[in-house]
Amino acid sequence: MPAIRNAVKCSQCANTNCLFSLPKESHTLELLENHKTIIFCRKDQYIFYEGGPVNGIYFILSGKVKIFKTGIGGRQQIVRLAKPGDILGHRGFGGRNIYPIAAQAIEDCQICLIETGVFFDVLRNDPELSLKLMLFYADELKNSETRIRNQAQMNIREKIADAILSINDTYGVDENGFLNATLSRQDIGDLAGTNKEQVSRQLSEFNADRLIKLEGKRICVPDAEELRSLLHIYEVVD
Amino acid sequence: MPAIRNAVKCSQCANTNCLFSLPKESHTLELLENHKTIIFCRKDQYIFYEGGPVNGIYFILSGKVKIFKTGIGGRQQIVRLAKPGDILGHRGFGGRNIYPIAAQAIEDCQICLIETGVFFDVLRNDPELSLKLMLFYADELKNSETRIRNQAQMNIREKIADAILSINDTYGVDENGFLNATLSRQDIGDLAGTNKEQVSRQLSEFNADRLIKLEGKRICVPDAEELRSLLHIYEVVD
DNA sequence: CGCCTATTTGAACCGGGTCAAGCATTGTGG
DNA sequence: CCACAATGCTTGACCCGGTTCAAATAGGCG
Repeated sequence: MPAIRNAVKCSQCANTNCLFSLPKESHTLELLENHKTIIFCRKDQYIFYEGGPVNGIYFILSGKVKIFKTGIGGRQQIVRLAKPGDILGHRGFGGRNIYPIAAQAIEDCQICLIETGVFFDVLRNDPELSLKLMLFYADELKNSETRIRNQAQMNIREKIADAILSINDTYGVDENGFLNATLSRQDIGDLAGTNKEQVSRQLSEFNADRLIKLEGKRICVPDAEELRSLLHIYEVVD
Repeated sequence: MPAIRNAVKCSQCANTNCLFSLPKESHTLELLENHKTIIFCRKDQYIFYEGGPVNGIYFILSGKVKIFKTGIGGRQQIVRLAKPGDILGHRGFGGRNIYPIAAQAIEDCQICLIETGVFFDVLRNDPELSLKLMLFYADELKNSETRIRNQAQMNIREKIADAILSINDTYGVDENGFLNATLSRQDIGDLAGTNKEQVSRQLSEFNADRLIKLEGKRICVPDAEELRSLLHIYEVVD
């Protein structure tokens, strides 16, 4: 992977949702800018591997990424979809220094890497940033635990509606209402916790029910809230 | 719930696995001791409710607690089992100040409560503690995401083996090898993501296969690693 | 001892996974 | 520019695992 140092300054970055979207005069920002590396990734390239050593923490500068665990028979479980500004690899810091998941580009990406040592130095010197990160973790944990329940209790129709809504909520839609990401039926299945055949079937049903519109492999969601109403029985507390 | 202030000093607490198990001369410790409240909970009492307001963060001084989300038809999904020293309520800090889950005593408990404001002050003034907490979150997140995959991919036999192992790993066994916690078949089902009938059936099978021994509702796990070998196909990276 | 609740076991039904065939789309090379 | 191969998507049919309903049994507690 070609890598360059300090190509885009954090202070000039457009990703305002990034953890490091900080006041310009911040000391932390200076430290980061001098130590980050930018990596270019082609579609389908891995950013890190499940079981691989932890280098540091990654931030998406541009592009889209899927994060997944591998299970039985190589079956993938997509754990999260990530967009510009999102953090990757923050799960690696626990006990052993090994990523428990893999991250793979679903389109060409630019990724910022901050090495572990630098990152921890930054946190040690900036308590507010630590707290901000902690709140982020709390939120991730909440979402993750909701998904445990959803996997355990939802039926296929609900799981697939939920998956489509995840894509919608993460990447949004283009001017014609089509989801801003091209995921294969297999990918959607890996996200929903089922297989590609069920995804096809349910999408056809949703199409017939006018909940979505299909055009080739592209999916249009005219009214996300109507689709979400399929899930109203899971009173959402989050 | 009867509550008293400062009954057991953190510096004298036996729970060495607690986040606040700190060097005696620590300033943080002093702050905590002056501000914590101890709550007594009877078996089956709630410590906090899903959807209820966040008061602060809780630590188990003694007793056992289940943490769960409620789903369709009041069905519960147990998200974690907690033992003395464990943290409760740390998921509440994200966006809205509402607990996304409930915590209920599964036996009589003593719980330490530290109010939100105090807790954040402590963290702001003790960067190392913040980092320690962050690592804890990373670990929780990792475990949680593993369970998403497990719920999506494991069959019932595996899910129930996994649930029994969770109980074993959290609470251990007594001198005769029986699990140190009395959970109903329903509870085990809520943990595994299935129903009480399947739990009964699978436990009977495990019993016949000599993987466990049943004596009334009590479960003996003579060799946890043998039971765990049922799950070897999920190559464990964590 | 007797009631009440939890557990076990059986049987029937159904959702969803799997296999397989047909169709559409994309890309490649002649 | 078309033919063909390769890949991904759709749909149907079948079968199995797991849920549900129901009845019998065991265990716990007054």
